[in-house]
Amino acid sequence: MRFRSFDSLRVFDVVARHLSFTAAAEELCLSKGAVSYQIGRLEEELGFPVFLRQHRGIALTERGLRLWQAAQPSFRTLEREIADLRGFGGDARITVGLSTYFASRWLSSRLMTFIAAHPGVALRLQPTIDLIDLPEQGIDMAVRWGKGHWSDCRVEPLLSCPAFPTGGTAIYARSAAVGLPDLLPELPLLHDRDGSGAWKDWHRAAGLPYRPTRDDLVIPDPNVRVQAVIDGQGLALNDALVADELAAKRLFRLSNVALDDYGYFLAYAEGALDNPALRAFRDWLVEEAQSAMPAVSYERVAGER
Amino acid sequence: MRFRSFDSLRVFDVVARHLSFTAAAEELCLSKGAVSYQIGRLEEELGFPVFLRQHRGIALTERGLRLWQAAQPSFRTLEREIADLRGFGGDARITVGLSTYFASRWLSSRLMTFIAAHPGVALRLQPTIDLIDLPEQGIDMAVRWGKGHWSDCRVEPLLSCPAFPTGGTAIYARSAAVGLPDLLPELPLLHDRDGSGAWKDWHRAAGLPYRPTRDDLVIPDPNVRVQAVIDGQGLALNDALVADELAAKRLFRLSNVALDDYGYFLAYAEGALDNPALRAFRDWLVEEAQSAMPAVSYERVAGER
DNA sequence: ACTCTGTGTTTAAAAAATTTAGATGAAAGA
DNA sequence: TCTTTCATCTAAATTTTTTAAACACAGAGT
Repeated sequence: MRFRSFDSLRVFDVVARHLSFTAAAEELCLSKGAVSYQIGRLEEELGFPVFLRQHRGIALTERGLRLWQAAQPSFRTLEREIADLRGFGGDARITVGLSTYFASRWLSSRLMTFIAAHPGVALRLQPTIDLIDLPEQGIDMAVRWGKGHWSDCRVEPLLSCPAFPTGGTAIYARSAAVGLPDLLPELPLLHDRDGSGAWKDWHRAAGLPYRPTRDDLVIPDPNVRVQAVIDGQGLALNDALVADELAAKRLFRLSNVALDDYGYFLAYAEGALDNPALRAFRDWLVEEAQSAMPAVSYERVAGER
Repeated sequence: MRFRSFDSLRVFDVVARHLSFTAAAEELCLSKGAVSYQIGRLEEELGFPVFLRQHRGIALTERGLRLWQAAQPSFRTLEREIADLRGFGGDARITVGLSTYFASRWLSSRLMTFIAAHPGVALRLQPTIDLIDLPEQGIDMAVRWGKGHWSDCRVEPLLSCPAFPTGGTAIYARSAAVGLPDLLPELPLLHDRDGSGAWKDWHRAAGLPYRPTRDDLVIPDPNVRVQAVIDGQGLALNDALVADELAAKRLFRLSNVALDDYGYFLAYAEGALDNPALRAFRDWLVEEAQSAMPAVSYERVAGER
């Protein structure tokens, strides 16, 4: 018998992407019962199961994975071509400026969802170090880190990410022994940019005196900064996006005091959301950020009141 | 609105391949009304027509063609992978021996239909000069030219293709002036193989004496033979598959007398059709041959009774 | 001229499929 | 233990798809 259920296969593509019937149902504007039915139909027609039903969610079977690896690019191609033939593509090219740090640690793992759900949108991610000037370079929207106090454009909060001091192994050991307040004055602080008030803010929050003239370093690229901390070059303020390094004990949180008003913000020109593609991307970003707060270790740091 | 009708798109793929609603309906086991409905639905959802309705049949629009160029390989990939995952592929690898002549002039233009309709079958065409010995080389089925009188295996007629003498421009001119019977004895005859009785058969049919000892040539490869005739090296018996050369006036039919019992035959071992993939290919070949007799010029040759 | 044949289309009814809302059950987390 | 979160099931409603037959049209054949 020839295979016929390509509509079911399309549903499968979406479900496999989310690994969730519920999420797929939402994307497809269907009830989850309908999605379940379609997958059942597909499995019946294929003659083998594509998902393992685990009591919490689902997983692809081996054949399910192979099927998806074939289906995914096919549907992508088709949807792209159809969007093109339908005559979209005009204002459907958007460029988003962000740091490679944010892109690789937060965005990239989620991005597939957007791309697959918006086949007509050509998305360009522009890695940028200095995200403050944006109208140049044709950037439609930028993801900036900070407190959200910029006035050159519209700003809206994306992801609240409290920032806290982090250090490498050696500094962590000394901090545990001596206590951070006593250690702080003699260590170099790594700053995100010239004139950044982040460390000053943190000292105020921690009730410690801040002496601006010291042996500090400005390292604008967050990835480089994290590496510098790991290498023991000094202390830097980091956020939940370094969860991997924290878990791997390459990086250590040095204080429970965090700057709660720091995080990632969207910045774009006033009328930019009139572009439906950009609006779709922004809506998607906001939703992803709300539903998927990164798990950050809130383990108490010992030796603090 | 996202595109949803992938089942319709599959129907479109089949219709575009056949360029016929009726033929597609047959392949899909649907009524032609249903096919018409699906295409209508597809066009409505796409927002543009994919076919031009010509009063005799249909043609792809420009966008329809682009859509098909995207859809064709996608569906091919998917169907192939699904056939594989379902666990076919065991006896679904078949090898067919044939001449490059037959392959390029008759088979290749039709082959897409078979391949697309049988995604689980891996078909290998083995070009062969000498099609008489077949069990070697793992050939499952061969297409042979001749009168069908072979006894080493099962033979069944595929395509009746009367053979008639053909010549190049120079010989045609002399034949038109002098008459073929008077010209024949002094021209080299090109044979398909040693001991072939074809030219002898033809002389008998034309009521002319056949003298076997003459300045003849054996050129087994039909493509080479045709070229040799065009180059004026002699006369050869050819069939409807040279219609292009006849139409282009590079080759000329020299007599109305034709060998009606010559043609193409299928040869295969006794139980070979137990292989369902081979049976499917044979059934398809026979059907193609019946429905699509090549148009051959039956224009009378002047100067014959 | 005329009919015949082969196209795709239309129509109305029938059949099949899909969808939904809500209930169900099972497991994880609080 | 209670609640939440999933997927699945159920039964009914709805929508889509299919069919068969009638059409309309044009080219081919006579």
